[in-house]
Amino acid sequence: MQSNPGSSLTASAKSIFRLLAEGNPSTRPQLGEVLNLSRPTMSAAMGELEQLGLVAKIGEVQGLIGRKAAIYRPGPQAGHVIAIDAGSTHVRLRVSTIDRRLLHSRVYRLPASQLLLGEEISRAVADEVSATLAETDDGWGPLRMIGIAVPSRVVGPQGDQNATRQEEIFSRFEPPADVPVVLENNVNCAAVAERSNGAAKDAETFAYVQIGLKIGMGVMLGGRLLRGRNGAAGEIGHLAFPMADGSRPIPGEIERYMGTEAFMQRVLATWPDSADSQPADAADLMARAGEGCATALAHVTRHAEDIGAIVASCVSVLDPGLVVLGGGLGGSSLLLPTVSDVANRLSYPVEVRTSTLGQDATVLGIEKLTCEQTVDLLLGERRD
Amino acid sequence: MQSNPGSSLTASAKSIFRLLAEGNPSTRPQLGEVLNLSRPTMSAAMGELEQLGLVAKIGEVQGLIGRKAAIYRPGPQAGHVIAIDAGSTHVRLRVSTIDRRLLHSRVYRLPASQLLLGEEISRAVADEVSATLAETDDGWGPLRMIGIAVPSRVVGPQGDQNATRQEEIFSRFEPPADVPVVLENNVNCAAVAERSNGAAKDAETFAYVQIGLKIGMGVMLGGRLLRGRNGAAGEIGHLAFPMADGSRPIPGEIERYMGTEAFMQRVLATWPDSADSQPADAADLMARAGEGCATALAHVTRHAEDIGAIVASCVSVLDPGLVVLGGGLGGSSLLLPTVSDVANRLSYPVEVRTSTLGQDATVLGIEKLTCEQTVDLLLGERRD
DNA sequence: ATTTTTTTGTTAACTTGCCTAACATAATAA
DNA sequence: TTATTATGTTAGGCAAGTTAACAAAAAAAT
Repeated sequence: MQSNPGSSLTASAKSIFRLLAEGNPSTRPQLGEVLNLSRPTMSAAMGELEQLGLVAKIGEVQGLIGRKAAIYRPGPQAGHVIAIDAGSTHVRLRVSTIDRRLLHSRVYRLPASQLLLGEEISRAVADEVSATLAETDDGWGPLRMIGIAVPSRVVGPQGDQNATRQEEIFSRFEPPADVPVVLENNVNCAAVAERSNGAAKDAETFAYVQIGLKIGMGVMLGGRLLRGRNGAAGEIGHLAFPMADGSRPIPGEIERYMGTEAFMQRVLATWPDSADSQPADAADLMARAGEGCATALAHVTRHAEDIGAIVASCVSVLDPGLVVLGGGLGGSSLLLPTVSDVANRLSYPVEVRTSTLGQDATVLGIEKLTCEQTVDLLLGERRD
Repeated sequence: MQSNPGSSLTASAKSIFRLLAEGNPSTRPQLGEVLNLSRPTMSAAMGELEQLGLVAKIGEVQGLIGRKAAIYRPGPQAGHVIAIDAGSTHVRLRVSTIDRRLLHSRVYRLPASQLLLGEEISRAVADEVSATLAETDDGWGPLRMIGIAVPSRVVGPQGDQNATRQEEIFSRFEPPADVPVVLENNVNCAAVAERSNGAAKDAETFAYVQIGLKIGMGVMLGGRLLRGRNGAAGEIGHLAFPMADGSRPIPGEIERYMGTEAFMQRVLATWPDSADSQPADAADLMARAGEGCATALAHVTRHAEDIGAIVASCVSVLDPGLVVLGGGLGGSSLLLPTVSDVANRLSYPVEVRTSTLGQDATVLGIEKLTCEQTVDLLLGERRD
């Protein structure tokens, strides 16, 4: 099977397929209206697409009056993709059609939390993919692509290959022959998901800032991810810090300082003996702050100020207009007002929102990216 | 005169015009080769363009053998533009064709240095434009556009209009009726010039960091300026600073701290009595450092470390792969090694270069942008 | 129940914008 | 003077869209 059956389609057929791949089944008149195509052109284009099995008629709809209109969506030959969030604690996998109808999903909890991308994660991915392939249904059509979200920088051919662990994903996992694999950084994936399913649905341009064990940022500009020469765009764990008159920055120090571990150390170091027992972890601290514990709230607010300062630095460089906060700590709505106030006071007008997605954010993001890549591949219009 | 005489051209004619507008007169075979157009198509397209006066034959060239080839460049109806750098000390003006042949230029030194964009600058612009219009030659063709580089944020219709002074440019200057005016921030213009005439000639993506009285950055991503929602992208004068455990950032503090004035205050505060007399200004300090004065060099190096830290923060967000240093202080090659070392140590691989352009950078940049806009307008393909 | 109106889809004929093939033109090389 | 080669034009064809007219299928009006 050639991997781009639609590479010889007319431009109008390609644009129709692209629109249907976005996920909304549509009638011919709707498609023609949106794409400014005449009815004869629609006729010819749908003929091409149906011939190849790239679209299929799934029903008819009756308007107030007049003839019924046929409804289409991507057909069986459009195939399916496997999207995998190869995370440090779980491997999440989704199988879906290119218009993002879920066909199958599975979650595997790693026996031990992995600090770095390595063989443990690779083996888990291999196992989950095997299990998925065993359950593949003929009705899904061909497997077009596998997308994997990894907790490391992902660099293209022109970047600095040395300091990334991206190839570790293949140490125990060998993808099926002839199935292209795309890798993407997990924070970038979460940003994509915020745009397609979450808090940034209406935004073409925004930054997604993740605060948890580590810190990171995904940058979306005009609907496209900013990756950078070395896949390091948004690696705000390397913002210069400390940065003040008389001090010199230390590489990666802000990631350590802002990370959950160092934050909780600071909290515990000044936790009053007289008050309640010390909080067990960051989640406990957030819970107590939410319940009105003044000491906890003060610490959370102080942390929110620091996050606000980081957001301000990002806004000063990018001016995205919108920042979405996510991650273990960042996702809490307790932080939002302070982060917003500090960021707006220090830099330029920016709306700050809290992520609305749960732990599926990353896998949804890589799914979206993989579907987009697959459409490009099918149409012979590779763009990255 | 309608403002887009080429809006009904064929796609091939438009692409030919775009290529000629880049500045290199070319023969038909050259154009056809680059654009993959057949000779009959070239014939038809050149016919369209010559009819409208958008291109003109300027000669013929003889190869080793065979018939002569005709050479073309944009014609009289392509017209000309006025580009103005409305700076704080000088107003620089260039009149050029859209393929950037210089037709006229003038420089006006303001009676007093202006800290902010205001009536003084506006009046100077008005005067210089008047003088230019008086000298306009018929052979220049129609005036298509006026571009002005201003020392303020420039926001589009959807941004925050309040905190910018961009409209001040029109307080005393009324542009001729029917001539569109484009505004652009002066640092962004310098970045554009680095790409078209300077140190970033080979780069699609880079950041231009200006260090002088103030600090600022222009960001070029994939050949396009990053402007941001409020025109504040690259406003690194609002990076969070000071930023350290136990301190809280102050808005705009890093611009004050890094600016020439505060820098020289720090230098003078610790200048040893025993040594040479105190340096008169920043230029004097740089000169002494260049001549081997250890005290001066130590101060310059310390400042370079601070610049390196700022560059590192920008690299952490953008990962541009290339940073060009410019501005009163940044333009010195003394800074380069330290800035590069610090930035690479703190963040990700980045090449650092020093600007190769002098004081004309900004006016060259706005000229380039204005020519691009004019081509878009002429072809009816407005894109910003 | 039949006719009218409205929407959807197809067929026919035309237009645009490119192409290739063949020919005409203008130069150097033999 | 003839051969060769690069440039430019003419003739004819094709792909991908268009508009205009017609056919089909539904509800609405008579």
